[in-house]
Amino acid sequence: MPVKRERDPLPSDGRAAEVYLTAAQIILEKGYDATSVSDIAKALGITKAGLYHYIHGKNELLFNIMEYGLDQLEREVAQPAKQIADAEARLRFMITKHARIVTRGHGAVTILVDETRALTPAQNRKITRRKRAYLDFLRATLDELKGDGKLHKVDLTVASFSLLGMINWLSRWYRADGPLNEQQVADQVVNIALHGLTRPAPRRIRVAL
Amino acid sequence: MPVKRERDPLPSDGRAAEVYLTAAQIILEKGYDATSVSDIAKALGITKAGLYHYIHGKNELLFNIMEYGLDQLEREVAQPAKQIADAEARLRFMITKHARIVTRGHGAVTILVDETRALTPAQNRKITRRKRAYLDFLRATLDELKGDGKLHKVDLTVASFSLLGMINWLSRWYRADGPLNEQQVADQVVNIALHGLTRPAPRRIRVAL
DNA sequence: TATGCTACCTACCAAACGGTCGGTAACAAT
DNA sequence: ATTGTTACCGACCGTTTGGTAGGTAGCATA
Repeated sequence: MPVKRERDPLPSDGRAAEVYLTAAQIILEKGYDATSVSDIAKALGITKAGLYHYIHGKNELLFNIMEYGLDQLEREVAQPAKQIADAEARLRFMITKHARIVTRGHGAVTILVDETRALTPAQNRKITRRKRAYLDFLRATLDELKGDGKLHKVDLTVASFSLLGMINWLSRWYRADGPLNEQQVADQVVNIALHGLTRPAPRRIRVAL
Repeated sequence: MPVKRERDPLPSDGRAAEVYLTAAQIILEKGYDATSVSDIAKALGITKAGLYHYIHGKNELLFNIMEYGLDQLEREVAQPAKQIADAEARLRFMITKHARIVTRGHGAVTILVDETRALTPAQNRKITRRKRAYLDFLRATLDELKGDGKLHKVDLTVASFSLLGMINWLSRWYRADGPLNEQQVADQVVNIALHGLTRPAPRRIRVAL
């Protein structure tokens, strides 16, 4: 008797993994609604009925890809970040790592932010809850910085979402064959996020003699 | 004999305007692919065939809405900005104004950034060209600031897109019934963009006596 | 009264969609 | 030799889709 599982984790190898990876790539390119189940099947060289051997519905396929994206975010960004004691260093790490996942372009994380509307309400709740947890962690780091007096007077909500906006937007424009590599772009984003675009006017130091 | 026109500008009043406005709102909520022509017709209280009296196809409807979004951006942001001589003031104006159009949430500008995949190649080229012109103008302003020595050492491409990312992302999270009004959010974004999140460590001024 | 235009409607169509059914070839274990 | 499982396939189904053909009621102009 099979154990009832919360959800099927995406298999990391074998044919099933190939199915999910291919699906993620096509959905990333064409969008969820514009991608038919047959499109995915065709890309795999099988028929639609054959594909249904691996998936339990188009919706669940999307949901699983999104869960995988969140897994990735937690595994590669949030969890390692929790080991970093210094808040500023932690923030730098998170931005860099998150940005690189986006520019790496394997799809799951981008689909995660782009296609929320296609989920059922129940699926949406789960995904939203996990996304909020990630956001809260980011915000907590900013709050810690604030406590250290290292932050400008900024609203934490606006700050958190602005960070995510910069990072997530990378998927819309960054191309790996452009002039900057992933690390360079990530570094630039860190700089802009932390120090902004303009530099303060040089302080005029007047010393009364 | 009717004059052959480049494109039909969106009418600003009358029933036709109502049609386009309603369509934009629904597409904004549900996404282009998930919105059927009947959905739009239903919202207008007419049948699909009746709606086709006003539009010439689902694609052209989307295209027209996007053109309207670009018109809006040029009319309310780019053109007034060109009257501002000081580059820093111009940048502030552009960010503020653009952000407020997004938070105002009437749809066209957001659809513009969200649904590019649904266009035909020919439509896509036109829209992309106009978007690039806007981007180039933004970048030119940054370049001017750079010449004045008012900019950190940042890559202009990354900087421009990071700005757009922060601004466009607003549509994903900003709610008018939240704690901050549109102007406050716009100001916050300006601050983060120009000065960043962290403030420089206080300079220790040592004066040799 | 006739003509023409606007603003729709009912009824329909071919295509595409997500999904299912009953099969089958290949291989492994008993 | 039988049984079970995996990995598919061809054919089909009901529904929805974007889009069209042809009509009509109401109003304006001549």
